[in-house]
Amino acid sequence: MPNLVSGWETMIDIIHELEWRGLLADCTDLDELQKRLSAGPVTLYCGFDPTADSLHVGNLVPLLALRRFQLAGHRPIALAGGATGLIGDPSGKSAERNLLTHEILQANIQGVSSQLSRFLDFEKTENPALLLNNADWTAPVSFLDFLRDTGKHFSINMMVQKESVKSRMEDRASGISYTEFSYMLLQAFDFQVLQKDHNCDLQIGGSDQWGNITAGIDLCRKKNARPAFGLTLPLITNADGSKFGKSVDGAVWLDPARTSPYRFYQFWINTDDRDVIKFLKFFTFLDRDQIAELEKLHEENPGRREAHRRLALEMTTLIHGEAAAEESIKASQILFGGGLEGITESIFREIAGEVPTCKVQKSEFEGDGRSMVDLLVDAGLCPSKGQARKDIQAGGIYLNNIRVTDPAAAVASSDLLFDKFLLLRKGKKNYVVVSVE
RNA sequence: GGUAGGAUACCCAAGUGGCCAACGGGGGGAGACUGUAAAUCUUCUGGCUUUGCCUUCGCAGGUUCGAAUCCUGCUCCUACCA
Repeated sequence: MPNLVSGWETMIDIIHELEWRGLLADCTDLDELQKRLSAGPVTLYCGFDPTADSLHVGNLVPLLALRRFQLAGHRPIALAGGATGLIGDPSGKSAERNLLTHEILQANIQGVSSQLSRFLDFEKTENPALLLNNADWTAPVSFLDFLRDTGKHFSINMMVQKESVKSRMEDRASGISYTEFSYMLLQAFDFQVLQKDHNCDLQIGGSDQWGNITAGIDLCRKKNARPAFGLTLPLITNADGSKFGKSVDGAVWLDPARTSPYRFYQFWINTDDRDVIKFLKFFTFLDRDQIAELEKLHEENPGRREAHRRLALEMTTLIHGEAAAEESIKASQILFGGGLEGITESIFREIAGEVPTCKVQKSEFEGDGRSMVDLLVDAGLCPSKGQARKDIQAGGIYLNNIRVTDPAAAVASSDLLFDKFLLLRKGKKNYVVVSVE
């Protein structure tokens, strides 16, 4: 069956690819979809509502799935929800949300769109990706036209049976507004428009999108008289039961201004042992052999954490680029106890951006220098001088990653790095950078 | 309203005239081991100008050379009785 389209011979079987990665949660008609995908390039889409000015790691699974489809020779459409974002998707939400203002939404669309565009190839000749905004075709439609042309095809009886609506209707306390109730129609409208205008026959999304996707398929059948497919990706769960995508500082964002590359790297390296192979399959583009090799290494010696390192490296490189990934690794080595030999000022400044900083006057270090105990209290590492002394005696205090043993020690200007920094550490991972002015 | 009991450090909880900055457990800090894991072990856990000093045992007074501990009053809690 080769030669339908040039380059088609090399197309990989995306369904089997997703299946072994564990990325196939559900599909409206797997056999038929498989046939369509094998017969030639299929156009597919996935929507991302701009609820914030950046996407987060939780958005990666569907986003990378679009990329996987493109690599397999299909045509992905990344859809920014300029219209749907105004309304708010009730799926998976237990309570009504506040509406975003038009200004915030506009800024969010900007941010999200630029991120979406980085993962797809828009220049490819055979199957270039598309970036669209559903406000473009939704905003011009009048309310009356929408009710007549689209609303008419929806039965309330069916809509209230959808899980996202049903759970909210049963909860008398939160309820659901007419606005959010209508969300499903807008998303269905998107699918129908995309099928009509862009031959888009497949929608993918998280498993919580099932109801919205099937609503769209129904609308496609009714208005376009053309079959459409839905495929959902699994919800990512952590083995320890916590919510995926959260670190101690909150959500892990793709925007480096919100989550630094270093923290992003740390997020992945801290993956639970039980999840690491699963995540390599979910998130990376490593092939079966490479992952099998990492799995073998992980089982032989989990302590070396080869799989974790590779996962963190792959993900940081994918999102932030090679240079940032390298710097994150170096910063990690230093912040986890490595010596400061050979450190450059630029790497130190990277580190300074990751840990609390405190400013001290240069004059403090003249003469006999500043007492270590006082400095620890000023830096906020120790709550009292007594505690600071105890910590030093317990061997828990480090200056520039060298253990301090004398509770009466003083810090002099000669200890300054680059003539203006000190790296203070208490215990394994409490760092403060002291910067001298 | 009556009777009985209680209020101790971040939490639980011993202590009932000097040996009490106050047992023990939890939580937390640090150390060892380790894999930036888990478990385990050690150690610290009121403050300071730290071989000592100061402030703490519901609040306010009092007795005493000396009080978390005894007395008086107050506040709050719990139980049983009305």
